[in-house]
Amino acid sequence: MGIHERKEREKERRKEEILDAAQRVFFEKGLNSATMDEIAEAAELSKATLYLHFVSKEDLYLAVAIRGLGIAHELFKEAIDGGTTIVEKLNGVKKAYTTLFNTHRNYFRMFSFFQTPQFHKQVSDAMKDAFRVESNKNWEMIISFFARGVSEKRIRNDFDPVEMAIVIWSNAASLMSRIDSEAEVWKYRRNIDLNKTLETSFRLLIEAILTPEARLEYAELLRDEEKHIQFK
Amino acid sequence: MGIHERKEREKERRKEEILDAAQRVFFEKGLNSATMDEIAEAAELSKATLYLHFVSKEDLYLAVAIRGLGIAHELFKEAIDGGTTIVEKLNGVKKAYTTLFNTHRNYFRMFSFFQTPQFHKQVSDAMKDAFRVESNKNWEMIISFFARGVSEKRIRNDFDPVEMAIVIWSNAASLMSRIDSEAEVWKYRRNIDLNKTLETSFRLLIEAILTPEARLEYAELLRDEEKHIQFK
Amino acid sequence: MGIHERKEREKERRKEEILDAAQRVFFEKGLNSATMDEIAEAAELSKATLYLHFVSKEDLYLAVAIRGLGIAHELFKEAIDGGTTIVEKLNGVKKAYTTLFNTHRNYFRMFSFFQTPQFHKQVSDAMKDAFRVESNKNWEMIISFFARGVSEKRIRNDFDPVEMAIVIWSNAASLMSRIDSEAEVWKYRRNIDLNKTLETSFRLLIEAILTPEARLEYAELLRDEEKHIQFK
Amino acid sequence: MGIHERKEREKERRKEEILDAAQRVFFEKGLNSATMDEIAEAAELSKATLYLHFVSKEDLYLAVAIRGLGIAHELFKEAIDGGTTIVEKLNGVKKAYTTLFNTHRNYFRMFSFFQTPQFHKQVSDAMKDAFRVESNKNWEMIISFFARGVSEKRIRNDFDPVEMAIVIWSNAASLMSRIDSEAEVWKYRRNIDLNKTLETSFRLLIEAILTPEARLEYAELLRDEEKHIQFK
DNA sequence: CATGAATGAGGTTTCATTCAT
DNA sequence: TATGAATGAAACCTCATTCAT
Repeated sequence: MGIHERKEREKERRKEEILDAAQRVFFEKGLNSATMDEIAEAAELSKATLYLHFVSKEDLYLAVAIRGLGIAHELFKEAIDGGTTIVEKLNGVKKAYTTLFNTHRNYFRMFSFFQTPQFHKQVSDAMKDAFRVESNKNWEMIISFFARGVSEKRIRNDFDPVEMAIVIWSNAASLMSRIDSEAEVWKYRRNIDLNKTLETSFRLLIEAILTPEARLEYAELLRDEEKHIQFK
Repeated sequence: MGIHERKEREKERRKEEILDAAQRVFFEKGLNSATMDEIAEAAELSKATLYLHFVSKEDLYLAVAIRGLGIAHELFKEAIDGGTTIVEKLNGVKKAYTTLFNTHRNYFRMFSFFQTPQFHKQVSDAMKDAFRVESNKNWEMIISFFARGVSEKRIRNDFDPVEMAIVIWSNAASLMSRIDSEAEVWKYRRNIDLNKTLETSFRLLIEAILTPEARLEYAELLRDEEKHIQFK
Repeated sequence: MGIHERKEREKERRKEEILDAAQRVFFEKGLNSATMDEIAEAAELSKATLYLHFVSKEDLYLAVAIRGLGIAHELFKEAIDGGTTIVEKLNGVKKAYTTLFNTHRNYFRMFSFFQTPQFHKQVSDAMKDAFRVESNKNWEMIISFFARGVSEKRIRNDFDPVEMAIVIWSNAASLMSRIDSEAEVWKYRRNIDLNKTLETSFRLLIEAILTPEARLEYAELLRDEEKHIQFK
Repeated sequence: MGIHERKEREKERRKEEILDAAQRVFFEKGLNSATMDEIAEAAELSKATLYLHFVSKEDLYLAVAIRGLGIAHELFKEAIDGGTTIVEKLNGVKKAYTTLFNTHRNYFRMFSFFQTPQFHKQVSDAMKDAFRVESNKNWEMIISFFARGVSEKRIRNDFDPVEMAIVIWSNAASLMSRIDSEAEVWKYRRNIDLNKTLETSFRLLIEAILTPEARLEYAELLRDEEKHIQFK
């Protein structure tokens, strides 16, 4: 049996190597401009071998994106596990998302690609499902956290927690995407700092979903944070 | 003497015909999968003729997208000109955007495509600029409307009107994009109606930026609207 | 009748204008790289008008080349009419050819193009004939000059004067063509000055076809020429 | 172990097959009119495969031309190795060139194509260099043979052997080129047999560069040749 | 006579994917 | 499993030439 397992492990390692290479290429060139030739070269393998492990270029792309979902998962988990109160945790999740955007920008970009309708036509169902499963894990975690927040009376109970999560999420994603592609234009043309806008909108929305007591907590937390920044 | 003008008109019409065809193809296939051959066939013209009127495939794509911006412009203009009060106008703009999404879904998709980073890597600066210029006209209109709302004390003056516009806008765009690609999943898996979520978030955000008096107005307007719906 | 003639003249002028433009473009780009669009633009006419006057691009090319034949004709005529003795005239012809090569290089290049077999497939018979007729005029002049040289006992009579002309001619043309494209290589790699080689071969061949008396004359003429150069 | 070598051989053979096909097409149509489609079809391969082995159409053309240089090389080598005396060898070289012209006409045409200025404008430097290197091998052989002739006192020492080689060569090339395209015209119009003219000019020039003793040898050799012809 | 517009017939090159070994 | 070689199907674009006016 050990033989079988070793083979399995080796196969897995080979897949990871390919993903490493693909990631480098996709991050640099994007899906369309990247070529299988480049990826094969980066992986120091033949192009045909790539197809032994992945069904298509798009599949490979999605597999890389799934890695990003895993990173997001860790970040969120740390945030939720890390904070002591719901409000702290919530603030942590906000920061986790910002971190994802700032330090894993390439993954962030990949996620948005999943939403373009053209993309879906060229991806195997298996890989699409895999992506959805991973993506769902993240949503699951966020949503159950929101639900907990409601049951602990920190988050308003007159809205569906799922909807609140979606709204906060979508708002952030949308602004981040705009920051990614238009930050300079807005700064230059209208002197708007989109990063500040993002922070503001985060605050507004978070405040909007908290219960009155939690809102006070949140205000205090922000004050503390500001102090920390001043002391630095 | 009218000969020159007639020729001019015909040329314009020919351009429109090409755009119609290109639009059909782009809507179905997206920029990358669409081919000039297909467009030519759809336009019942030779490929060479396409190149006579448009410098490149990207140019053609841009021209189609700009059409969409024009449509958006009209919708917004009607909304702003149509309403009598600021609140009515604001509600009109909201509806205009929803209309854009619902009845010009393909244009809406094009716009979001312009925000994906992949796009930017493959498109000439000229094209990007042209799009930005048109896009800017729409923003200009929205932003100056918000500014007017502030000066008429219907919209809060403790936030930058530009930022308020961006936030409302981005939130809506993001949710719409999610509706476009994931509505069924959310309905099926968590019984969430994203369209309702969109409406809710619109309401929340609009209320958040209105002055107290305007908020009352807005509540009344919504009540009236509901009645109308009931009578239908 | 005057009307007809004026029209004829105007037509001729228009043709010349086109030829001027075509010449500029062909000289710069060569037959293949030149486009009818460029020529039309250079002529400030529409492409279609070009076709009103010339059957094809190749025809146009040939028409320009024929101009070059005319220039050659004049140069040769001047040389033959100019010299007082056969030997002087012969030397003049040699110089005329060198002048053609050095100061009308572009025409010279065109002539060699006429010899490539691919070229002929795309040219109208009319234009080919026109080229041959003009070309023939030049040969005629050279050949009858050689014949006169024979009858005046300055050129050997044990060879066919036509053959002598062809050999001298071909030798020169071939070396010039080599100078045009390989002069630097020969200079750099083997320290050969092809221009000097051309002069030498001219002298050898001219001496070879002259009668003994004429050869003496020729030697003297060369001595005189050298003096002139020294005095400069 | 031989697996690598066999693959190498097969790759080489495939290249040769492509060259065979390309040669057929180029010979018939010339560089410009030939298309990669035709060549692919002639080779019974896909166009893409052509590009797997050759970087561009020009590259392929070059490779064919270089084959011709190889053939020329062999012919010259045989001639030089074959003869016992310098004079015999020289006569052999002359015949070798004539053979090249008569039995490998298409290669001959390619070579002259390389001298047209239009060619040089459209070809990569790499290609030009490769051709020059091969071409140079042939010149090297001829030139060192001439040098040996000088040192053995069969060829005059008052001229540069390189120049003598160039002149004989160019003269022949030029006349051959004329034969190729104008033989009928000269025969028909002036009853000139250019092939005879070629022979004559060869004889004149060869005699001109030989030392007096060698010239006697050469005369004898020609007499012997004539006898042989008579006996046939 | 002149032309703007149209086009057919290619041009070369690219690349994801598939085989045969 | 791994791969070198092959390829089909497009990709975008060009240009000499022809019409309709």
